[in-house]
Amino acid sequence: MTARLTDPVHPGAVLGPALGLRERKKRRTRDALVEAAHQLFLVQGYAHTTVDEIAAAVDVSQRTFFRYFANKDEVALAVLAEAEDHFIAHLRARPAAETPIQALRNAIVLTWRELGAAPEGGASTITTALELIQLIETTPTLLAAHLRRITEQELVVTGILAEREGLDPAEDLRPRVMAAVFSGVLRSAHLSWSAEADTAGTGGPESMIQLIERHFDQLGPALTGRWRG
Amino acid sequence: MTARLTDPVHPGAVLGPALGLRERKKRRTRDALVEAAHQLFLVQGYAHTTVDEIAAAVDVSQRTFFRYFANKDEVALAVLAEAEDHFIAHLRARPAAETPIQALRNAIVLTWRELGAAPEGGASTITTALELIQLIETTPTLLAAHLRRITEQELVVTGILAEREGLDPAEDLRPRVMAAVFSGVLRSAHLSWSAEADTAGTGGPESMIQLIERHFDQLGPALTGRWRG
DNA sequence: GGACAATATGTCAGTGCCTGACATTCGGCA
DNA sequence: TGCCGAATGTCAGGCACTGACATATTGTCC
Repeated sequence: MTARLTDPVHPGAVLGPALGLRERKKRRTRDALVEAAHQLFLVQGYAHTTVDEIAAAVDVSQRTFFRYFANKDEVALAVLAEAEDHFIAHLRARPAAETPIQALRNAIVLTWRELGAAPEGGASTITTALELIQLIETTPTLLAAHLRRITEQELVVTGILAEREGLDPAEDLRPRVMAAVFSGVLRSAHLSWSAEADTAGTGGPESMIQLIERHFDQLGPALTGRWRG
Repeated sequence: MTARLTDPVHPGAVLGPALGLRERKKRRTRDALVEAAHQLFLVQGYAHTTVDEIAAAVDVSQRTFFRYFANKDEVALAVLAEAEDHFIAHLRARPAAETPIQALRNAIVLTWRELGAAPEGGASTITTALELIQLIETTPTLLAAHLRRITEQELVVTGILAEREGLDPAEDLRPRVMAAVFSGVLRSAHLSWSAEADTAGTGGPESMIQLIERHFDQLGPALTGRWRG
């Protein structure tokens, strides 16, 4: 993350001949750690995988692992962290004509579609992301870490919404509330997907998108008056 | 805001002459651990307080501490856990005539009022609870653990809402969505209160209730169309 | 190509959270 | 009083994580 003056300023992934050997090597070991950790977690479970194992799989010392990731959680959530960055970028790019809730909804759907169509590494990103969500929902420690990340993203989203609408988030509560509601709905969809994928197959990205949209559609009805009759 | 003073007596907590010496002793050490931990956390911070210190303050072994609490988080969140139980009880007691969102709102307000008027131990519960929220919001580890607890409560709330309205939560998404939205709004209020209490004084229970209600009031406006103009 | 500076990595020692196993003490009850 | 079971203490150990210091590798300037 330490950007040097000679580095090209790229926000996202730089597939770079511009990068020096040192930077490329770092990226490779980092990716290898994420990949190895992901595999081990899926096979053995998160709790039964030690950091030493992950480090050994990539042939680095434990100390090096902790120079790349602050803790065991971080390496597990690394893939989702990237997706979150993409979501933020999509949200910022939404036209001002959309209402806040439309912008959020479109941004998240776009993010998932993008994941489904990105054959970056050997394994498609979408598979990794979906497996990861499943892992998170079934691992208390990971779930806790993930939820904390989400609240950090909420602050970012609040800021973006406030800026879009020209509001001061300290005065007007709507951006905060909207961000919180959005997170809640999204995670509810994740939970549904996770439970569903538990019985049937994974279902792919489209089923996730469908689920998200169904949950969004229930937002109005859920808040409006009585439910029965 | 229908103030029902028909408060049900403690659901599980029997303050009892009926309890034997053994049970009373256990409760006392448990309470002492919670109290000692709370004080130490407030003075030294959560991270800089070891379990050994907490155990030593109550004059028990570290091993005994871990027989009362699964981990360091749990002792910190113990006070809030009780409050959550009260909230669930209040929610279950809400009349069927109320809409789901009204029931949730009334239940949480009642819970806070109850906290404000409960002089159980030496220190009032409300002070402890508010200090705790402040501590949680400023301690990443605690925040993560707290958020995980909240998601567990969401499942309970989902069940209660579904039962109230005679719905199957597997088919109708509204209970889930409503529970998620409620959690989001509530935590948003907590965050606001925490930031606010950082600058000014604590403000007491009424300020928290006010904040919660203001956030609820913004729920409709936030979801409805455009915000400006 | 060689020397130097910067940076990445390895090694080591140590702390703190948490757990299982086993011994010891204490409360409940005949 | 004496027994049984529950609570507690003690001990050993694993694992996550960190600071300090030594070593190796890379970029750069000559």
